[in-house]
Formats: sequence, C-alpha cells, structure tokens
Amino acid sequence: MNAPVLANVKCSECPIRHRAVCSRCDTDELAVLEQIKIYRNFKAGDQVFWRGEPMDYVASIVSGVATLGKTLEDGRTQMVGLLLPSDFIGRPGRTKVEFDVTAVTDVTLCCFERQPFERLLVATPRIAQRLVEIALDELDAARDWMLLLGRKTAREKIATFIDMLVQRNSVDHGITPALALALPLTREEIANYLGLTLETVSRHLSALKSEGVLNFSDRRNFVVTDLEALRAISGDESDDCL
Amino acid sequence: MNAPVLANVKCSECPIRHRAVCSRCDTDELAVLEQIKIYRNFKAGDQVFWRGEPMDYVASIVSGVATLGKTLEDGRTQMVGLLLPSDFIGRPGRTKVEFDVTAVTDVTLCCFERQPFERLLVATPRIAQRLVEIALDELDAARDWMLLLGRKTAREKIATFIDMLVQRNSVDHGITPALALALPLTREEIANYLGLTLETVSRHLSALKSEGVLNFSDRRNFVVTDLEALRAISGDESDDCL
DNA sequence: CGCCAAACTTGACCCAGATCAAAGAAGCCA
DNA sequence: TGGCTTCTTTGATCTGGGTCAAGTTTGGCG
Repeated sequence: MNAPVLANVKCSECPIRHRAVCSRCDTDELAVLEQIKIYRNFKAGDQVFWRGEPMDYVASIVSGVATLGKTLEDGRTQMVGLLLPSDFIGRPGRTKVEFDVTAVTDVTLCCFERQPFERLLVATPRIAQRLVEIALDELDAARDWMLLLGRKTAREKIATFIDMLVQRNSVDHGITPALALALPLTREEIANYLGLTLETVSRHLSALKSEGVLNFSDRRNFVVTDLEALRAISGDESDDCL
Repeated sequence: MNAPVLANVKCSECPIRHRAVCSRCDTDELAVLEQIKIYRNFKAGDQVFWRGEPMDYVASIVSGVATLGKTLEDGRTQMVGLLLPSDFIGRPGRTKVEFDVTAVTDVTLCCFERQPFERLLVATPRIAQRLVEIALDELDAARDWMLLLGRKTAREKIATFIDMLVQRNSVDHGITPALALALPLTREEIANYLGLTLETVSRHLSALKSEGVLNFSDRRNFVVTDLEALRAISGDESDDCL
C-alpha cells in the first residue's frame, strides 16, 4: 500500500461520518481516531491490497468504488464484494490480506494502522458495536449473493444487478427511485461479479434493451424504462410478503 | 420457535464455552448470561426459523448441525450456510428472520431473548468483540463459497466440499487428518449447498469412487484414499504460498 | 419378515451459457 | 486527424450440467 498520503479531512466534516465504523463515536472518541488516521489516494485500476500480503492497515472507503476479488490458480476470478463509501476493509485479528482489493474508480481511503486500531476496538465499545453491524450487513449481502450465484439464470442475475444499482441510487437521492443511472463497472467486471462471461453479460443487456426494459444512451449510461418488468425478471421474492 | 425447553447446562460446563459468543466472558458476565439463557431442542428435519417470521430470539448452536437456506419464488433453493456447534444464529438490530433455519440432525440451541441480548451487547464489550470475530469469520467463509458457486466446476465443487469435511474433522481430532468420515447431508442437501442438482452430485461422487479417490462403505460413510488427488481436483490455491 | 417410502444411481437427451472468432464503437494521445 | 488500444457487440459452435425417466438400494416399521 504505497499510495500518496493526503491532507486529512477533519472527522467532523467527513462525508462518511455518519455511516462508517466511526459513526457511533462521540467527540472525544473522534479525537482519538483523528490522531491515528491517514488518508490515502488510489487511482482507478490501482491495486489497493494484493491477496496474501501482510495487512498493516485497516481502512474505510471515503469516496470511490473498489472491488474485493478472489482468483483460482488458472486465472478464473470471482468478485466477492463491491466496496462503496463507508464500507470497511480489513479485519482485526488477521495479519494477512484474504482478497485482492482493486480500485475501480479513483478511491480515497481513511486508513488506520492495524494494531492501534485493534487496541482501540477493545477500549472503545462503540466502534466494536458498529463494526458488528457492518460485518453482519455484509454477511447478509454475501448470502443474498450466494443465492444469485448458485441458483439464478444469467438473465435473472443481470436484472438483479441492475435492480441493486437502482436501489442503491435511490438511497442517495430522494424517495422516488432515480431511474437514470450509470454502470460502475465494465462488462467484464460485471461478468466477474455475477459469475458469468462478458459475452453473456453483453447479450443479455442487449436483450433487455431490445425488450424496452432498459434504454442505453451510451455504453455506460442508461435509463430503466420498465422497473416493474425488471423486478419481475430478477426473480426475487415479490415484495408482497411484508 | 416452539421447541421443548430443556434443563439448562451450567455455562461453565457447556461444550461450546470456549468458542461461542460467550467465550470471552468472565465469571460475572457468565452469571448474567446464565440468567437469560434457555436451552431448546429440535429434532432432525425440524424448522428452527422460517424466513420472514419475527425473530424474538438469538441463539448459539450447542450441538448438532443446522442449515441456513434461501428460496426463490419458484422453489429453487440455495443453502447459504452450514451451522455447527458454537455458530451463532440471528443478528442484533434485526427483527425479522432473513433465512430458513433447518435442523439437519437433532439440534440443541442456547437461546437468548433478542432484546435483553441487545442490551447486554451494549453493556458487555467482550460479547460484542467476540461477535465481531464470529461475524467476520463467517463473512470470509461466505466469500470463499461465492468463489466456489460462481466459478468452480461441479467436480471441483464436490472435491472442495469433501476437503472441507476432512479439514473440519481434523480440527476435532488430532494432528493427522482423520480420513474416514461421514457425509452430514443427503445428496440433495449437498446439491443445494453447492449450487448443483442431486443427480450431478451423485454422478461425480461415483466418478471419484471409481477413480480411487474415495471409497464408500455405505452411502454415508467413506474413506479418502487419495487426499493429494482430492486437493488437486478441488482447484484451490496450492498451499505453497504460505 | 416383508412392505413401503425415501434416498440414491444410472442412462438418454437437451439447452443455457461458455468458448472461439471476428467485427464494430469509443476514447485517447501524438 | 489518424492510428492506437480498450471495450463492446454479435455470430457460430460446443459442452457441462440440467432435466426427465427408469431402476436399485436402504432403512424403518407394522
């Protein structure tokens, strides 16, 4: 991890202040974090961590998108997580990195040296509590993804992926889902995320376009023209059961 | 969750005392847990939780094997976790069950009412710390499984599954891996775990048998006769990189 | 002991998605 | 502006694993 060290933003003004691992901290606790944190910047495409290397830092994503990936000997790869602002990288008590972490866009990380952070975790229950929540949320997401990888068809996988983008986009913007959005990943990266090949991704995106479900303005940007249909295709539990 | 309530075992004599969510607790903290815990028993095949029902309890598995499953509308199912003694069920802060939890063998649970447990989590950092570890371990396991589901062939999946059984079995027994073991699941359950069909599981188990890698004495019990080959087939990172 | 249901095996066939191949876009920098 | 490279689309073909369909083994129980 040899990225430029940036001037730190004050925690109180941090964009992820209310969602990251520090979100429960009071002013005094923030002051302690402020002491040990270091901002680092990565360019799109940079490798943040290599699998197997010693993990001296843990970090929160401040801005940008990164991916967690695993690779088989022969080169097959599977993305096992998409890291967005406020997501946490690393795990206390482990000294080696388990996954390749790659910056998809330019990324800024808020890094803490692992050992001081571990001591802090013992001394500061609020951080530990928040970390439990974050870990359990990710576990739920990972399990949803296991259902997708193990049982969904290519068409369902792609519809689920797009629907996920819609939902995430809606969280940031207001109540009404914003239906104009951009793919954060290339076809190949989407394929790695969904357990498919890039050709299959391309074919099914084209199909959804010609069916009038999606409308692409260029290869990245598109509008969901039939959200109802998209949800039906995704194969998820209909929302009636709540 | 309407299972018989059993006489509680004293925490200090509990078989999972040193591994479960309570493992870091001191004597005083154990005394508090002792107050609010209730043992419950389930028979093989019983449903412990149904997806979507209110979750009033969280629990640790004391003995037996249970599975976490998700289901698509049309009946396709995917197992997303295998729960073994000391594993934790439920998550603080969530009121609804996210997965079907099914007892595969007879199962004994150590249950805590959710709300008292959540208060305890805030008041007792040692429990929260242990819960972070458990959650992060499960997250790592879930991510390994995502690689398996997304990218491995049927043959590799089955070899990986058997190898996992060998490793787990070795933890319980001594240093030398005990190579005589029993499948804890039916062919259909294995298929649900691996994202395959029961026919494919059966075919590949037969193949491994006829290749001399496994030797079945009946449909459950077998001996790994060529561990080397099994590991090679599983397609995992060769262990040289440590 | 013998019946029955559940679990398992094996075969024949088919299809979704992988693989192989070859053209288009779209940036991007000189 | 033109020539790179990188990303994407589309087509043709192949195949691993799914599906359908018999059988076979096993174990539980009256």
